[in-house]
Amino acid sequence: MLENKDYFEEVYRVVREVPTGRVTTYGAIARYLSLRAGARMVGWAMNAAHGSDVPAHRVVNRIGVLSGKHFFGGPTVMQERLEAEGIRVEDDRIVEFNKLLWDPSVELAV
DNA sequence: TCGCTGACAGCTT
DNA sequence: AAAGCTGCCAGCG
Repeated sequence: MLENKDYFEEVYRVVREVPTGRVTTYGAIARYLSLRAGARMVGWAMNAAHGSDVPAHRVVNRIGVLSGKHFFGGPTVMQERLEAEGIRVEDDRIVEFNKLLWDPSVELAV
């Protein structure tokens, strides 16, 4: 039930709802928000989230890879943050990502 | 002013 | 089953 380009606010809302120690994917958010723009715009919204209270480090691609780690001001900043929350990261990939995955369409149960 | 790329994901061949 | 192409919005070249 989205209005218009304010979708980025919805993205922030969802990302903030992500519990500590959990991670989500761009596709999960895009699907939950019914973003026809696909996951790309979600990532773009994260770009705008740079500096906001949005824990973008908890958002990764569908394979659990820290695709946007390079955008955190450092190549290991994202990993450091994830590890600080108890999330194990190995080779830029989230360990047991499938288990740590927090899907809004599932957790929020619509 | 026109075209390409980009924090991705899903469909088609 | 695996690999490649397209879609979407917006910022840059």
